[in-house]
Amino acid sequence: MLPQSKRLLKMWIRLLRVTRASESHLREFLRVNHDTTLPRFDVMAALYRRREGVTMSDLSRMLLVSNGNATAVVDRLEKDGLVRRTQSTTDRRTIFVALTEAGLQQFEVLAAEHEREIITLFGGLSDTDLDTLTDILKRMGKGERA
Amino acid sequence: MLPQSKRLLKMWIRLLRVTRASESHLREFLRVNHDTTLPRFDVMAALYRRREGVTMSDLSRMLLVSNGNATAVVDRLEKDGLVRRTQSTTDRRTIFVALTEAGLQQFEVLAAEHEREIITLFGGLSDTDLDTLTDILKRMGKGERA
DNA sequence: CCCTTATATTTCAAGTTTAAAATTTCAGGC
DNA sequence: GCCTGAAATTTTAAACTTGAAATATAAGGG
Repeated sequence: MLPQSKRLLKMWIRLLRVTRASESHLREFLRVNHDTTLPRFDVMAALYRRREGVTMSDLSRMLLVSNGNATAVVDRLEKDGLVRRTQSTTDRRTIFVALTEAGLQQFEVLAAEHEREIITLFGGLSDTDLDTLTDILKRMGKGERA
Repeated sequence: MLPQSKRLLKMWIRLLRVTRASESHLREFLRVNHDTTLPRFDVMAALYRRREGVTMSDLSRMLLVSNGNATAVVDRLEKDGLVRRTQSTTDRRTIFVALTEAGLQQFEVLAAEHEREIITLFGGLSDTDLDTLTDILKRMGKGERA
C-alpha cells in the first residue's frame, strides 16, 4: 500500500483531470452552441442566483476569482447589455451588478441547456454516489481553512 | 427530494469550488515560498514523470491544455534554463522537451513541499474516503467520452 | 514524382486570471 | 474637523489560456 501522501496526490491529480476535462467540455458546448464563454456563464449564474443584485466584492468572493477578474468580465457583459451596474446610495464605494432583462432571458436559455450537459457528463452517478461524493467534498472544503 | 439534474448541478458546483480553492491555495504556496506558478509546476511535474522526454503534443495531452499554451509555458521555462528542447532525429516536426539538471533539482524540492501542502489540504480524508472518492472519480471520467 | 491529407509545432488575437498598485470613500479616534 | 487605517473598486503588467491560422514535415495513393 502506498503511503497516504502519495495516495492523496494521486487522488488530487485525478480530481483535477476530471474537473478540467468537464470544464473543457462545458466551454466547448457554450462556445459552439451559444457563442459565449465559461467565465461569462459563471458571472451570469451568480447574478441569477442573487437576482436583487450583488456587489463586485461579493461577486468575486462567490466565484473565487480576484477583484480585477470580476471587473474585466463584468465590463464585457455590460458592453453587451447583459448586465447593469448601479451605484449604492448609502456607500459611494459600492457598486451593485445585476442582470438586465436581456441578460435574464439569455441566461434562462443557457441554464436549461447547461443542465442537460451536466447530465451528459455526470448522469452515470447513482443517488448513493451523489450523497457520498457530496459528503466527501464538504469535508474536503474544510482543509483550506486549516 | 430534488430532481437528479439539480442534485448533479449542486454537486458540480461544489466540486468546482473545492478544486478552485485548492488550486488557489497551491498557487499561493508556490508563489510565496518558491517564486513560481502552478502551470510551471504542472509542466515540470509532467516532465519529471516522463524523464526520458515528451513531445509537445504529448505534453499538452497530459495536462489537458492547448498546444499553444504548452508552447508558451515551455518557452518561459526554457528561458529560465529549467527545461530543454531537442529535435527528433526521425521526424523533423517532433520536438522533445525534458528537464535540465537545474530543472530536475528545483523540481525535487518543489515536489516534496507540494506533497506536504496536499496533506494540509486533504489529510483529513480517511483511507475509505480515498478509495470511495477515487472510484467515483474514475466513473465520472467516463462521461466525457460519451 | 506529385498531390492530398494528416500530424507536430508555433504564431496570433482575444479573452481570462492573478497579484499588486492606485483611487475613492468610509469610519473611528482625537 | 482632521488623521489614520480599512474597505470597495478599478487599473495595470505579466502570465496564462484558448481556438484558429500558419508553417513545416510526413505518409500514402496515384
